[in-house]
Amino acid sequence: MRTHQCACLCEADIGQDVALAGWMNSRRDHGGVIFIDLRDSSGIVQIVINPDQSESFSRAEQARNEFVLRVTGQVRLRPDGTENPGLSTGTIEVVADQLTILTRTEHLPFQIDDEDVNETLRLKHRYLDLRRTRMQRNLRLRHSLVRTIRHFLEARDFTEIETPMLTRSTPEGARDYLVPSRVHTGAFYAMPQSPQMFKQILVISGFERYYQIARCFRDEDLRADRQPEFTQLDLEMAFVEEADIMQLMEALFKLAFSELGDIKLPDTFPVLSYREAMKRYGTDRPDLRIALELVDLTDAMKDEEFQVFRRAANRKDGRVAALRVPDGAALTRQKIDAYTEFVGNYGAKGLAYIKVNSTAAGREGLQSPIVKFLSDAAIDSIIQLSNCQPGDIVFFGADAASTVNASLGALRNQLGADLGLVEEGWQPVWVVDFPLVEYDQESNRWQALHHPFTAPKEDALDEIQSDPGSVLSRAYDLVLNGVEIGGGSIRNHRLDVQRQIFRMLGLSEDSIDEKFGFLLTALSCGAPPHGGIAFGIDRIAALLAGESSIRDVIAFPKTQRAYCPLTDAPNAIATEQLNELELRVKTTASIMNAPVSENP
RNA sequence: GGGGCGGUAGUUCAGUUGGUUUAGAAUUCCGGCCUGUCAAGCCGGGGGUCGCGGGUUCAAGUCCCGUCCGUCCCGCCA
Repeated sequence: MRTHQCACLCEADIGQDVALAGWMNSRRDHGGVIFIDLRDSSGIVQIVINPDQSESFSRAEQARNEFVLRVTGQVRLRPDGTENPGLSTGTIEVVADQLTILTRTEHLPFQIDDEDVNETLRLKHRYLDLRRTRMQRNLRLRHSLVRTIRHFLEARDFTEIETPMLTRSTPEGARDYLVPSRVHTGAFYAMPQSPQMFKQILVISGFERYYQIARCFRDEDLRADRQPEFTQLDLEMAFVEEADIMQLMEALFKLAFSELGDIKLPDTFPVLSYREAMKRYGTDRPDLRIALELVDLTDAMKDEEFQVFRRAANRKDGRVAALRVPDGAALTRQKIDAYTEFVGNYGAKGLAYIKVNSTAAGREGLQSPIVKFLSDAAIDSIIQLSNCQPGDIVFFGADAASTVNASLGALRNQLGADLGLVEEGWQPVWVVDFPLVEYDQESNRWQALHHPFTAPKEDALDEIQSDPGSVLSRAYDLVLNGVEIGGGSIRNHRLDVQRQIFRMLGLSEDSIDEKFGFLLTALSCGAPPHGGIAFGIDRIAALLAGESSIRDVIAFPKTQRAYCPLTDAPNAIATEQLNELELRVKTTASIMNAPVSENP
């Protein structure tokens, strides 16, 4: 079929007879001579067809973009002055002596060199979309990432082991994707949200170093960085502590980013406690490229007369905080209003601000609707603690700490983007010392922050029953440029501790044994101390590719309604299939909620 | 479940306070010319359920209501 790939030809091949095959990227028909850019997976080379090859010439006249062609001819140097420096093969061309059309195209739904095509259309005709340079590059980059990871772990004696895709539904965590069992009528498998329990059992089984590039499934609403099925690097190790895993993963990321993006990550990644991250950035996944930080004013505002601040400062779960933006006084009223609306998305009831004209003149130097409500002492505190300078603006949040953190944390990111305060580069950070559990008002019980197998700090065992909220866990998250790319923990290898935690989470003895009995029994048979971590391959690939959505590093992703425009999944199924499973679809659900498979 | 933005030739878009022609442009497509282009160029032609359904109006791509789809975000995601 072919002797060479298009872009593998170079000046050393001049004079050679070659055979090429590929897609017609573009055609320039001068009447007397036709140029064709022929594309294969290696790239593009220019074909020249002269009228003396009359049959091939007339076929070339018919050819259209994305026709599949085979060309034989000779490689030659391009005539002086006709080189194309924009092409890697721009100094040569192939003079065709025969051109055949292997496949014609019907009307193309879109041009593949069109950068801005409706995404649903791209997904519906993904075979065309994936031909584009950008998508070819993204998927090859993703492949290289996985290859690098495998190499790295193989060299360190990890064993890749597959775990079941049909497993059991667990009560904690995300909504499961369910698969009905035919053999066990009325019972369901669940698709794994992660291989968590299996990997612990593998380590208990004596595979001291396990890993897997694992597909995971969560039936929750989608985001730019969340798909219903996604890929994790999942790993687990016996006889380790936090530092062992963190150091190994730092080595892996330093290698991968240097190999794949020529990016040098810091020798040692900084570490932040959860508490400090929330205090300074309002989030447990701070983007350290943005120099802005929250300043806590809760203590300073406890006795303040200004109700909004005083009430928030004195409530048990309250917080008053400030976000100073250097040179932000130039923000217009209109923009401030837009930011007020923005923080409203996160539950903030308003967005107080002070524009700083001078710091020496006390209240006279400040310009703000709230200054008149503030005492001199409060104004001094604000100036001192925020360290504001003339020309700055200081934003305030005063509410439940969770609201203040969410709104000012999001505002910090938004201002960073809007004002160009995001530094170039790559800033990883470990976040550690998470609370083991948090209280869920809705279900009226404690819930694991990571998952219920996470070990508590060793010195906190006594508080698990007495004061669960104060217990810290042995969990760690890795955050890169504000993206949570992975997380893990040291696990409970002691049966009694694990039982105690289940109990604290409100599970009855019966329910513990029914749902987690197999794991507890395994723990009772000689479980080594162990821990692990999991990384979002899609998110890491998107970061490396410079894409803002993981859909652009997934070959066949779903839309925000979890729909696949290519295959029209999910779809209604035949009554016979339902009968075989002894299932019946509620009439209100059947047709009404089936996805509409019409063109966008 | 909630909020923002969007949906007009195959594609990407424009379309003003509701009314100038038959809803435009570029590109794709079709035909013609053209021997050094590389987004080739020049001439001509075809191509529209203005997402869908109601409503207001003498008149709706434009205003109102509903709905569907896409996207970003909140909730949700142990």
